[in-house]
Amino acid sequence: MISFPRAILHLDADAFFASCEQAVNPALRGRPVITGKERGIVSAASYEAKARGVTRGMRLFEVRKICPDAVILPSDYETYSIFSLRMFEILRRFTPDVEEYSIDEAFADLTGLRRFHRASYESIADSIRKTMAAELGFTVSVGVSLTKVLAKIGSKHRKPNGLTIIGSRDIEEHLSQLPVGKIWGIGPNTAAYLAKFGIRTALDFARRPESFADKALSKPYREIWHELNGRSVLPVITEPKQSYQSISKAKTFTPPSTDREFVFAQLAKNLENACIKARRHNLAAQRLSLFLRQQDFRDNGCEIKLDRPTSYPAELFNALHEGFSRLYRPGTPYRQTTVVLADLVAESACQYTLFDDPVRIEKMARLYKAVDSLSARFGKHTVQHCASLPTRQHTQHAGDRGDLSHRRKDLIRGETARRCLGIPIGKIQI
DNA sequence: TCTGGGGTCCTAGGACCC
DNA sequence: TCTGGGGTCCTAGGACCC
Repeated sequence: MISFPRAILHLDADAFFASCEQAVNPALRGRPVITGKERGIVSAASYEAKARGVTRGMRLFEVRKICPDAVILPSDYETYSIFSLRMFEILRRFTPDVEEYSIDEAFADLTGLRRFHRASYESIADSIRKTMAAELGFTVSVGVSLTKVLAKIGSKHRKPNGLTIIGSRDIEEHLSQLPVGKIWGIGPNTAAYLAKFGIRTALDFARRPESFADKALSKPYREIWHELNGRSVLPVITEPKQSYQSISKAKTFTPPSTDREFVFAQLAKNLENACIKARRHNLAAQRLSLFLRQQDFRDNGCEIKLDRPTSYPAELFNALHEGFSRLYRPGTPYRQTTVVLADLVAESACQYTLFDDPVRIEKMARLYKAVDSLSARFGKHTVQHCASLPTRQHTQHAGDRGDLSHRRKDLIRGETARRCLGIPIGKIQI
C-alpha cells in the first residue's frame, strides 16, 4: 500500500476527434465539426458544434436540422492515432510514468517531481497543458489529485482547456457536487444500487464507513471508495499494452435481415476480420464465440472450444457454421452479428498435438501469409472466402466501400497529420 | 442515451478432487 | 450414506469503460 501522498494527473483531450480534424485542416477551425459520418451518429463534436446543441450519439439527420452548417466527416483513425502518439510523447517529457489509458486520455504520476522541475504540481500540470495546446494545435483538460479517481473528477470539472487541482482539503467540496453515477467506474446499475442506501452524491458514498464498503460492495467499488477518500489503490500502469485478451468484430446491418445466407455471410466476414487482426498481432485463438442480435436488441450466442489455437478462418468455418446453426431461427430478423476470438495465445507458443497434421497446417500458414501480403499491397479483402461474399449485395453503406479513391484520400490525410506534427512519413499500424 | 464498435475485469456457482 | 471441510478450475453473466 502506498502511504505517502501522491500527485496523479489525468489528461483528457477536448473533443479529440473533431479537434484533430481542425488541427490538420485549419479551414475547419472555428466551425462546427462532427465526426462519425460512417456510423450515422455523432462520435465527436467540436465545441462550436456543442454550443449549437449537438451531443455525442446524436443522429446525423438531427444534427443537420439544428446545425445546417455543420461539417460532418467520417472518422479517420490513422490521423487520430498520430496525434495520440504525440500527446503521450509530450507527457513523457514531464514524467516517465505515463499510462496510455485510451486514444485521447492518459494518467501520469508526478509524485516527487517538484524538485526536478523546480515547480509546484500545479505549474507542472499547467506547463503540460500549455505545451499540448502549442504543439498539437488543440486543447486538453487536466486534473491533478491524490488518486486516479479524483484526478479524473478533476479533469472533467472544467472543460475545455481546464486545469483543476484537487488537494486533500478540496476533496469534500468536489464530491458534494457530484452525482455518484458520474464517478469513473460507477455505472447506472451501481448508482441505482447505491441509491437504495440513500447514497446520491460522491460525498455520500465516500462518507460511508469502511465496513459498508466491505460488506455491500465488490472489489472494484471498494477500490473506488478508497480512492475517493484520497488513498491511492489503483496504480498508474506504465507498461504499454502488449497483447489482447480477446479480439471481436461486430457489424450492424440495416434493415434487419431474415436471410440465412446473408446473416451467415456477415458473421463469416467478421470472422475474417477478427482473424486478420489476430494474425497481425501474431495471436491465435483457443475459443470462438458468436452472437446474433435480433431486431429487438436481444442477443443470443454460443461458444466453441477449439481443438488447436488458430487464426485461420478456414480452420474455423466448421465451428462457425455449427454455432450459427444452433442459434439461427428462420424468420427472425437479425440486425447484428458478432465474432469473438478469445483465450488468445502467442502464435509462437503454439504446439502441435499428436492429432494435428503438420503438413496441412504448414500449407494453411503459407496460404494466409500470401493472403495477408496481397491485402497489404492491394487492400483488405482482396482475397476473400466465398462464405462471406453475400455481404456485398445490400451493404452499400459507407464502411463497406472498397474503392481506391477513399484509400488514396486516407493516405493523403495521414501524411497531412504527419507534416502537421513534423513526423517522418511511414506506415502506421493501428 | 432507444442503442456503434471494441475492449477489460470480477464474481458466483457448479464440477471435481482429496 | 444426511454426510465434514477445503481446494482448484471453469464458465456464465454482469458491469463498466472509451
